[in-house]
Amino acid sequence: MIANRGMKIRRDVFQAIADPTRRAIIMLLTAGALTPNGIAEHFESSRQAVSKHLQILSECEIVQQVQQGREIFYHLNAEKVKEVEKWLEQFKQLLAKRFDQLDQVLEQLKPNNK
Amino acid sequence: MIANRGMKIRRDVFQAIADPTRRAIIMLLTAGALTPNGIAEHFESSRQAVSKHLQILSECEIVQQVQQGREIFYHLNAEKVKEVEKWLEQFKQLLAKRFDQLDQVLEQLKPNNK
DNA sequence: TATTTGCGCAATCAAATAATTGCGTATATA
DNA sequence: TATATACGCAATTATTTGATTGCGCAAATA
Repeated sequence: MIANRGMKIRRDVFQAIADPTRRAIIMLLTAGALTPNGIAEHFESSRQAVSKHLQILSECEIVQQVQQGREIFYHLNAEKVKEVEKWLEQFKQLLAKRFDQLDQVLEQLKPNNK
Repeated sequence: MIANRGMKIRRDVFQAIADPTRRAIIMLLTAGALTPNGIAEHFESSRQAVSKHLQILSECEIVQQVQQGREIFYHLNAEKVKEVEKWLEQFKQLLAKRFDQLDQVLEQLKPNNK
């Protein structure tokens, strides 16, 4: 493989939920849109720290900003989380396939199949 | 919040699946255990790069090593992925609660409720 | 109008990531 | 026994991440 030192910016749902604070923010926003200060009040994080996370969540398109006067409300885009669901489904399907094969082997090992 | 510069090591499922190569490795291992070289053959990654990912996956307890002569087979620990499933369930539940409330509001807005 | 409040943006920083190269060691093969 | 193979470990490097401080602007309030 051609050398690819360092990382590439990855802005997807998986990156979004990799951080526990971001997961908590996502959970919080299921109850309704909030401002950065409103979110920060719920955690032991500074407003700036929360803002940084919100920026990443925005880039991952999990939240959307809606300006309201001097306040900015962050709304959840629940659709994006479905991508994780999709991956999980794929995973479980592959796993089931493996156990199907295992079942076949076990079937052949049955005493009455000797 | 007390200053917490830099990051903390986070070794959980969410960190494990944050990287696309690691997600691919997890998928690959659903078909059965493989050695680092065996895994690397499936990707355009070097053996060392794969090994680094396997180390992280081991620390996240998503894979388990089984030495077999000079080869080390990496087995999938599918149970750990259930933590993602659990989080998703929680998320969907919270979301449903929100839509329940929305439904109540819509119900009250119905013309016949005037 | 003056002041407070809400928030983004930039600079800065320590720690972590992703990947590389090189080395050492143990197991298998010629 | 000599050699090749499989792999982990350490050092190195570029880049990202998570968080902080400080600044400035626009909107609300006194």
